[in-house]
Amino acid sequence: MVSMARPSTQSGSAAAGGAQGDGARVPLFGVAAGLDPDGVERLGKLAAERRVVARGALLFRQGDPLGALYEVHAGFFKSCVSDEQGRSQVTGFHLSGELLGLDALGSGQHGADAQALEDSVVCVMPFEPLNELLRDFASLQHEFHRLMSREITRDQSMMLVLGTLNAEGRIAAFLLDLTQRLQARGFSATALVLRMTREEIGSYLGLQLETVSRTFSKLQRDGVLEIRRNRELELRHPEALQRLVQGTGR
Amino acid sequence: MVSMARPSTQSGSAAAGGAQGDGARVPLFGVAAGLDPDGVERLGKLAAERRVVARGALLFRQGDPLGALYEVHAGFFKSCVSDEQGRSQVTGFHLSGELLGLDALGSGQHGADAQALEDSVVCVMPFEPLNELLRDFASLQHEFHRLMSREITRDQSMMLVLGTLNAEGRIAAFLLDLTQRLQARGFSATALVLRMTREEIGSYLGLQLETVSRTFSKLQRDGVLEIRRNRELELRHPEALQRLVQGTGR
DNA sequence: CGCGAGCTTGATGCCGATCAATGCATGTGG
DNA sequence: CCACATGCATTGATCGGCATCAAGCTCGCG
Repeated sequence: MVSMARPSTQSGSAAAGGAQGDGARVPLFGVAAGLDPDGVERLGKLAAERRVVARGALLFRQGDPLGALYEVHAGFFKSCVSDEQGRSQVTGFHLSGELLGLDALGSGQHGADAQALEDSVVCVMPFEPLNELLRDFASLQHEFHRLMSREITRDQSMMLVLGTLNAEGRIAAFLLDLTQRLQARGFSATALVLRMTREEIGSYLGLQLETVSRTFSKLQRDGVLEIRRNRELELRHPEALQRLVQGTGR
Repeated sequence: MVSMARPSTQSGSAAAGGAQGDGARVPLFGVAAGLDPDGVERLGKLAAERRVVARGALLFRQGDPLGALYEVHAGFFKSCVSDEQGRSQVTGFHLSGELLGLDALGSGQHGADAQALEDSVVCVMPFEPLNELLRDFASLQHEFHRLMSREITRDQSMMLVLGTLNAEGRIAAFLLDLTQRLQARGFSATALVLRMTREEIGSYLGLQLETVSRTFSKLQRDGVLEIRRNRELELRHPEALQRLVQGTGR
């Protein structure tokens, strides 16, 4: 039997209990594409460990040695890089089902902090056994490469956003990206709850928090957006947002 | 014996002849880390094909199906994504020794145009045989993952540049990045020849070409930089550039 | 219920986009 | 070898969007 119906908010359940015993739910990579029974079992074993991360706590820190990759099992994370004098920037938001830690493969240490923005659970995949598994199963290797590659294209489209769009366009692109990813996980395409502050959004988009706030207000005035209690958004006209992304030449 | 001494300009030789017969020079991934003789041979065979790309010509186009990965063997490339209405942005510059095409692994098609900015030669690595080789040799697999991961961290630090630095800081970061990469390949750390226009630099950095030009002029006035014949740069005070990257809070 | 973090809104100034000329190199044909 | 054409770069003037500074305001939480 498949798990319970999706809750109508995207927070999901933060409880870890039970999931582990469910042999059919292999969390790795979303799909365990065409694996033989032995492979499925090894994959299940590899990804068996869960870790609970409380709101505000760090899953790993910039500079930590790479020990494992993580899949967000429930909850919400941000990644954040900081330089020596304490300035820092949010480099990404990660919702449930997504992978964390890929950036560490190169140097062997994590390039960013990963902080939980709500109480979360991750699935821990120790690095070395994972590597062996990839070598033994071509389909997994493919899937893994696909995931890394997607991370690259995602970052590049973010560079494009930062390089070419004005404030409105950036906010629009941000909202569309977030809702698309939520929709891919079975949530509403038009309603969402922001788990991050205006400041974190601004940091991510290269804007000041005041500009984020003003832009939200303007979109609401224009009837494109509805905001309730600061964090609950409803997209009234996603096409209008799309037009902002397309149409703004900076 | 190691190959000839490096030429003093970073253009290198664009001639393909001869390299192929040289069994000791395995171009893949820079290093062929700890491979047994059989592996070295297969690697050499895989990467045997060369392709010449004339200045201005495209190695591949956005949307082309992924057939191979490429290593820049000599020359200089830019990657460039464009949307439907013809707006486009430069997403990267690639100099000799670097890999091209990693972004295509995810979707199976290239996400950007790759255009030669000078007459160039690439080494072609057909995708499927490469995959098999990665599976058979753990050290190659590691190296490959390291390369993809580095691409991710590179893009993320670019996001940081675009998100937090003003024009001067962006130009400084751009110049330092370029010279570092050139230095890693044996060229001078302080002298370089730009192979791209001000407009392409601007596109890459999210600036207008006029701003790029003004910033170059200012850096020259400040004695940080010397410019000869538009494209030949000399960094007089790299530390000053470093300070611009560190010190500019936007 | 009251405190404080986070959000909104206003006023002001600066950086960089934009528009517009002019200058300088490279290459081409006479 | 010079004259011109053409693309690229520089420099100036102006203007607007967003950062910055500065109050209030709201909501969630203890």
